[in-house]
Amino acid sequence: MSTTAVEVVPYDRAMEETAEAGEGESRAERKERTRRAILDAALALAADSNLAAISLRQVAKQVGVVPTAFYRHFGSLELLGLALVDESFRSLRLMLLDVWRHAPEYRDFIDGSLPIVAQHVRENRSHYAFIARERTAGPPRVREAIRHEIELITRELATDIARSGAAEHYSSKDIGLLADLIVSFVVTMAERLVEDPDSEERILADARTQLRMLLVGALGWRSTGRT
Amino acid sequence: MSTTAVEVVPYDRAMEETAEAGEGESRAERKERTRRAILDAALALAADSNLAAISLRQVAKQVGVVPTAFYRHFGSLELLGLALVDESFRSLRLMLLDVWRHAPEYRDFIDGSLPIVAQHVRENRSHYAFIARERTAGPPRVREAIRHEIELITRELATDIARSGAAEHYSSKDIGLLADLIVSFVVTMAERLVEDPDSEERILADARTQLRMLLVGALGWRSTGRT
DNA sequence: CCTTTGAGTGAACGTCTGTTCACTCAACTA
DNA sequence: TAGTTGAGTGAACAGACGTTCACTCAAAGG
Repeated sequence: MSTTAVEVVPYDRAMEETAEAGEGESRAERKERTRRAILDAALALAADSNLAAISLRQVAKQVGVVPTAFYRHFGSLELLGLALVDESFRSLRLMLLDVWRHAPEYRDFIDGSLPIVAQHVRENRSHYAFIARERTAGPPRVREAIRHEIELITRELATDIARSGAAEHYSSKDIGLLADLIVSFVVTMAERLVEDPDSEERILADARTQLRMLLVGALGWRSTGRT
Repeated sequence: MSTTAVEVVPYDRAMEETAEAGEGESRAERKERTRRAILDAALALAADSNLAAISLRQVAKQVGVVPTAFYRHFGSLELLGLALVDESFRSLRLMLLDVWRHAPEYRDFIDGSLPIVAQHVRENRSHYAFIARERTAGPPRVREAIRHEIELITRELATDIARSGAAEHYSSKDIGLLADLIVSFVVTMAERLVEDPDSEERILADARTQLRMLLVGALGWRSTGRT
């Protein structure tokens, strides 16, 4: 049906014609359904290159809608990209709440958290792939939005580390640097899981060892500054 | 002159008309000069988005040459991208030789190496920006080429660590993981230097602290496996 | 019931895309 | 000096691009 290699759940606009179903959708429901279809189509099309390289018309064709209809939902591909960033991180934050709730201690942090992150990447591969690509190659505003979200997460991890008391002898600045080190490492790990999902087991095992190396060192570290 | 915001040293094809100069260029010299101009133009144009989002015609216009002429030098933008990867890493490897020659010991490794890397990023910003973007968002073959180059560097670092004897109690597998950890970290640092060159000083200071945290831990680490 | 609203339509526009082809004409070679 | 080579030309192509505009026609609402 599609001329590209991308496979997407077709947007069934003729739903109300499916014989049996008597009840239709509300206006708002239909709009939301089209919006979702556009987001999914863009996500799928960008997966073969990136957001800046796809066209509004490709997205519209993938959705099964005329190009003009796109503008009823997004002012531009860039704004669509910002919506995808938002959507991706909303899910990610929920997952992190889970991680931080179940792993207050550091030994647990590694063995308990990494598999949860890996599972979330597995279940949201297209979103993580989107973030990994657009983080460095997206339109400037999209890049900035992603950078900001990651920074927020880093800050949350920092306060969590401070609260846990695992790094009592750290200055607050150094706690921030440690949090940044960990987040950067996990970002790299997520990139690898996205790039090669079949090697999840090995990637995860290696990451666990590396995170232990890192934290064993971090816990032995002593800040030289104050506060 | 150009319709885009990109500013590039114009490719002076009318050089032989500059009055005084009597001696011309050889055929091969002219070809090489055009090739260079194409590489530089692509690097500059891709900086505003990415390789997959620019067109052969934009590159040709930027160079000041007819679109067809492009094919005399590269079969496609993807092959041009591979040439840029090659060029970027050739320079990078020379820099690393310098680093490894001057910093055989770990304390020196941090204080001696990071500034050299930072300087190289500063002097080759466009190449590093290209690598940072195309590493995750480029055409598959370009991504693969970059991944391979980074893996080679990781292996070299691993043998260097092993040779230095700084991690005698490590299994060879764990030395590889440590090298990977360090390389990943430096890649992240380079990304940041590229993204925000004005903050070089802060980025470098933070990275130094983080690398110390990491290595202090790594040196206290003890492998549990064999070999 | 009659009016308003707004998601989706379809044609049209000027511009840009990759690629082909036959060509020129200066540098090289024999 | 005569002949070959090959980097760069310029026209032409069929198609895709973003954006505009006036439009339809069900659902929503008074």
